[in-house]
Amino acid sequence: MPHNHQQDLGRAELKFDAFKDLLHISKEDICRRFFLENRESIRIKKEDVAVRNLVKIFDAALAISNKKGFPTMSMRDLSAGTGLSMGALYNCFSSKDDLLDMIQEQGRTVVIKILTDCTSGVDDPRQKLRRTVQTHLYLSEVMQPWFYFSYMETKNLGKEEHKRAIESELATEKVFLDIIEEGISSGIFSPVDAGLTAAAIKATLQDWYLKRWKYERRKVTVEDYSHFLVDFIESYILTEKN
Amino acid sequence: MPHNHQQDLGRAELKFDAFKDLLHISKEDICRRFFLENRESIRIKKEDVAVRNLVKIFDAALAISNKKGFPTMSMRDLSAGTGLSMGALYNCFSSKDDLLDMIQEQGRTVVIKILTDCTSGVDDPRQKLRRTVQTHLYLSEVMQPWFYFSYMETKNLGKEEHKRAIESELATEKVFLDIIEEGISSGIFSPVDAGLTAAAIKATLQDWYLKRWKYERRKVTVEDYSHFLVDFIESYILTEKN
DNA sequence: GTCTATATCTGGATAGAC
DNA sequence: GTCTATCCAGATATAGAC
Repeated sequence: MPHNHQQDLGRAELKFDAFKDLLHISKEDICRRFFLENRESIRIKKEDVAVRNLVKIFDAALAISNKKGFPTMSMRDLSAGTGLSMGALYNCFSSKDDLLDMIQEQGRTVVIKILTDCTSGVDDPRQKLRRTVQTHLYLSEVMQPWFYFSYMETKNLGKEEHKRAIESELATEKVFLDIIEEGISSGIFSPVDAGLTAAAIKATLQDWYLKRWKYERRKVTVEDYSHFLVDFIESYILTEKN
Repeated sequence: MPHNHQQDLGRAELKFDAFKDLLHISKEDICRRFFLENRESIRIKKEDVAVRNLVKIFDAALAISNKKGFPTMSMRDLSAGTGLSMGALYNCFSSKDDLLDMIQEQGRTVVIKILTDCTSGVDDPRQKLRRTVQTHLYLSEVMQPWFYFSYMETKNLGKEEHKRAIESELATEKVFLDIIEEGISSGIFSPVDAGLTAAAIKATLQDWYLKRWKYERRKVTVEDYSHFLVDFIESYILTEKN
């Protein structure tokens, strides 16, 4: 029986370790759900086989692409990385471009769901903001390869998928925008430019998964960064403006 | 007689239009200087010809790469984009990878010079910070294609150039780090985590040239963004911490 | 379902005429 | 210095045996 992780995440206390464990085991679940929803474009019929291969493929594709870039990754690279032959690979997707779309799709659905669910039951805008920042950071920590990939490979997408990627970017930004506007109109936040503020928040969140080497080298943990960011943002939106 | 733009920029009032005009005319100068310093790796001997071609090549390479990515840009694309034949192209560089390095090199030298020169004669850390933020934004506005390119194509560089790119990234971050630390130790800034703060500043600066479509669509000007950013940052470092 | 072998194509780089 | 024509390495995708 499939377990609803999103709800747990919503209620969880947002310690990173708990968050991490919860999501990590569900990697196969994600692929399973993906398989069930995309049966038509996958030649393999046995669920277990398909899921096993998909997990390998997504993992390897992200790892290799994030080092060399998706266009530079050859199917032979992927074959070596997964341990699957070319033929086996092409049973899971119909073309390299198709694979690209699959990767995008697969992550996007997870992200927006978790990000909107995480504030269910929270009313205070300040709490909402904190929790959303934290959840975004934790999520991008767990799914770092996907976040990085998604950011860097947008330009390689086809027209249709490219549009979707942009919409997705704006959608997560809008989550912050809404919280900020709510906070302003209820008088809890100062009357800042909500659009620019949301953009700035997004930019700093992105830095966490894009420049991970930097933070790793400096031994900054997600929790460190999370606390810092909340302070940084709150200093601005809680300070009275003239 | 070559004109020293850096000094002018140092003294200028930092209105964007003035900044822009000053730098725009010097695009050829940059290529000329580049040619003179890299004569050995360029087969063309006549200065004028070389400069004319280099300008075309850099412009087209950046434009095409920023749309499709450098690895996806074929030399035939570049040939079409510049109006030069394959043979003519290969007279200006010895390989596609060489071209990549040339582009990196060309921009890097400009950036670090301008960024360090812009605060000459300024003592107050707060002023310094403002001016550096502003200069960085203006510069990345004028050289947006290069900044974008440099960010997105880092992973395609060879080992040596990759190292340089990272050093360069850290170098500009260090400019902010130094200012912040100076401000803290002189008691003007609050005792914030200077490293994380510098990183956050960098992240928001990068957003300006990486997500330009977003700000363009919302009709945010560089000056708008600059003012917002300075406010945002100062709220944090000027607020007393407990 | 998975493998190997291969058809087909594309892209970087060069040779040699002008 | 620049052009065209061409070579060849390496990539995607498939066919057909197991």
